[in-house]
Amino acid sequence: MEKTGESRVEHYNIASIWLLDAPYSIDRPFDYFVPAEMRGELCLGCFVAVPFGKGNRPMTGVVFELTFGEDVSGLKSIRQIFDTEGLTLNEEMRGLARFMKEQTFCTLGDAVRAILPVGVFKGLGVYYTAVGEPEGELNLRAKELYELIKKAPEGRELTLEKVKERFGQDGERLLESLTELGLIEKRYRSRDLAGRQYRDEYGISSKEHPLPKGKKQLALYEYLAAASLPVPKEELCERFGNCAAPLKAMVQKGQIVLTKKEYYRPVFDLPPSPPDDNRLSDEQEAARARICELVDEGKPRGVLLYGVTGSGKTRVMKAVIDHVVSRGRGVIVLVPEISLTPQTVSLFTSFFGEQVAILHSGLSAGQRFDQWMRIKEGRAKICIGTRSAIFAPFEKLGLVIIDEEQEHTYKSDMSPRYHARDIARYRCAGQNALMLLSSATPCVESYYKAKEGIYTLVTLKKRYGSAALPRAIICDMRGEGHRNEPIGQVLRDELAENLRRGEQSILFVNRRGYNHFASCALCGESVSCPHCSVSLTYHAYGRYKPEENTAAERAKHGYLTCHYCGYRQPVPQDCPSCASPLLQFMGCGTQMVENELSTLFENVPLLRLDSDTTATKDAFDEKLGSFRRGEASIMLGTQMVTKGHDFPGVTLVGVVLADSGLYMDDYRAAEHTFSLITQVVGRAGRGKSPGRAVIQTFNPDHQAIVLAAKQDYDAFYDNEIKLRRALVFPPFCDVLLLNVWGADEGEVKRSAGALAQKLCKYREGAYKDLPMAVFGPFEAPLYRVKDTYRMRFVIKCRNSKPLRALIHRIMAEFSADYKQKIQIFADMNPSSL
DNA sequence: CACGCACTTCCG
DNA sequence: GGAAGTGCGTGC
Repeated sequence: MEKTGESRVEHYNIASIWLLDAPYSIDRPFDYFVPAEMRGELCLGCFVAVPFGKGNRPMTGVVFELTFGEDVSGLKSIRQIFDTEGLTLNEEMRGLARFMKEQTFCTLGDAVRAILPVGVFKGLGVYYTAVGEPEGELNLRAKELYELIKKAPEGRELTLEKVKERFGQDGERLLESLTELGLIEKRYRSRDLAGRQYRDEYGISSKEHPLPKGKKQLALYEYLAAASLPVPKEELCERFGNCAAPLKAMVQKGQIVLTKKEYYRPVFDLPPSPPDDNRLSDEQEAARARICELVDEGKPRGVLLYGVTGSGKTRVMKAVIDHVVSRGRGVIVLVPEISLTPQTVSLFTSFFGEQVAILHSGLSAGQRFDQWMRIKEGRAKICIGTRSAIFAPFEKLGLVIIDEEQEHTYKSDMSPRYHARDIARYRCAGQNALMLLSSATPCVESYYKAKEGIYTLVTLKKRYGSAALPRAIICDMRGEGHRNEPIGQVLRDELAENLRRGEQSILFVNRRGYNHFASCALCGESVSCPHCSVSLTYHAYGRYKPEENTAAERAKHGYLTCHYCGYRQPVPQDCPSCASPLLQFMGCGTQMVENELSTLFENVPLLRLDSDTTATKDAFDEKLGSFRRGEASIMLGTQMVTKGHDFPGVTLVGVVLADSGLYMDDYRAAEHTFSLITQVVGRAGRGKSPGRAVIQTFNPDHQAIVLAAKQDYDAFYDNEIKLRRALVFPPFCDVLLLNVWGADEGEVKRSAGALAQKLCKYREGAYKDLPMAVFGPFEAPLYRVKDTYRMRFVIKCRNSKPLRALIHRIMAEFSADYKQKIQIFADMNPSSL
């Protein structure tokens, strides 16, 4: 239990407590009386069970303030303090939770759950235990429940949730009557906490002792005597077979000593990469020196490290990390996705070894807890991970690096809807740390801030070594005639050329499946999902190349599926809308490209990377490894192939269709397309041979595509920022999405209408002077998903305190009015519209 | 005039 | 989110 100075309050009897499961409408602190016997143990940031509401339902809360009050009448008492093995919210975390609630319109409980590692709260709750024997007869249901509670083994007692699950509505009533009869009792505690694990280790006793006599004992004893450090039990068992008995005997006689060593569930799965040459070029050294200088100033700062692909940003980062760690401060390194952590980790472990910790959502609750504790206790100095690693509990944080800072994965699209960059800013401000954003294609907002002097801009202009930028060819697909042939003449020739030379190629396809959709040639309708407002995607069972593009042919070899809800159905023979037999299959995905390639180049080894072929992380690593070893000539796949991976053998990169992102109704469509293509093109020619890139498009004159081909970020930025200024989009305003959703379509529409009126009312009244433009309510771009309907408002505004106050108020009132029938959420500057 | 049901209120 | 409180309509 944390007992630091800050959490000790000398004289108190009242605790101000936030409930973890409060709905938005009552998400505020409540005061509770602290019973005298708890006052030594209770501390700020610890978790408690409290009675709440008219029925005194037990709820979990977290202590935010301890005060003294003369009059405590009318206050309920805290029931119990949860033992969370020292996992409490320290002052920084409490501030951060408040900040997140204020900024992202989440409940405080949502924020707390994001800040602490998963699994901690899994077990916080109420359970029941049998304390008496029934004297009279119980009714059938009550008896059944009582027996269940009595039978439950220790540590797996019945929880309220489980009782409700089994006994439905009257579960609670039954519990109550059993409690009144004195047969059962309610208890509070944290069960199943993903806590510490320990491992047995043995060593020779330092006290004087006789030598063991038995043969096996002696062998073990000698082995232990030869080792300089205590030896784990597992190692002894591996060497000597089952040796529990002799070990126990020797411990009893005082010949050897058993110690419990804290054990971290292992995470590292790639070996450290071979140490490479850490020398920096003049340009890199200048960047390193500049950034280290800012670190040493010890003020909160933002730096944008902007460098073309292949300019060696990682080397600069490594040098800066070294500098920060040598000053005894912690470093967080964020990467855009889990699949990129192993290689980043192996890169850093070769340099920083045991000081590296990992945090991402792919870890088990136990692993996550261990890594978290290593950081908290100061054993790890560097934490690498995805978005959620921004909460790594360093007491002294010195540096946060956000690699590929423009990636949308840094913005959470579930509550709490935070952006890692904003959390980084908050933490850096509080700890006088440096935030280092790194990218070859920074997001327009960040580059703007750098140009305005809010961030310090550090630029790397040269590609490291002599590697030249790839030569990029834009292919106009409008001339290619056959729409259903995904690979045009130029790309085909270049691929053939690469195969002839024995060099590797990567193809980027932005959709999985075979055909994107099936539509009717007569009525134009496409076959859509019965639960969502999207068209179904055709997936083929195996490799096949259709002779004809007919429904009968397709039905034999595949099925239709929804990429949003997973619904599957066979291919219909006729159009579901007009019954004409003219269904056509359009749009190309990874499966189709794979088939096309295997037809074009027979017996050429291919690797396909998409979420269908690489469901597990192992499959992904395995495929990347195999490609790196040169076991395949062509790798094709979705976004997965575009990120970070450095393949020296790749000299050709193809973008099968560059346009698909361009028509989205989103002010960042061009920016995303530019960034994606630039990254893919940058994959080519990182080794000795020069690279080529082929970009197929129906929009060969689009600025995003032309400039990405030239890898000219600055020109793209200049264009884009002019547009944003003229049309008033970020960074010249903020965009707030206000969404309502629920299962009852009519009710969703009505509530959206009521919300519109409420917005109007407030804007004419209390919030008159707020600059904002409200658009909506509209049906959301995905109006129906998994049988829920969503309406939305898009609000252009300035993200200011009064604006947030308005939104908080609207959300609180809305959630009180509609309860769980209709949900509402607000998203400030969402990653996509 | 009692009871049922929708709607409101408030939770410390 | 949920329990208790309010008020009104209905039924005898």
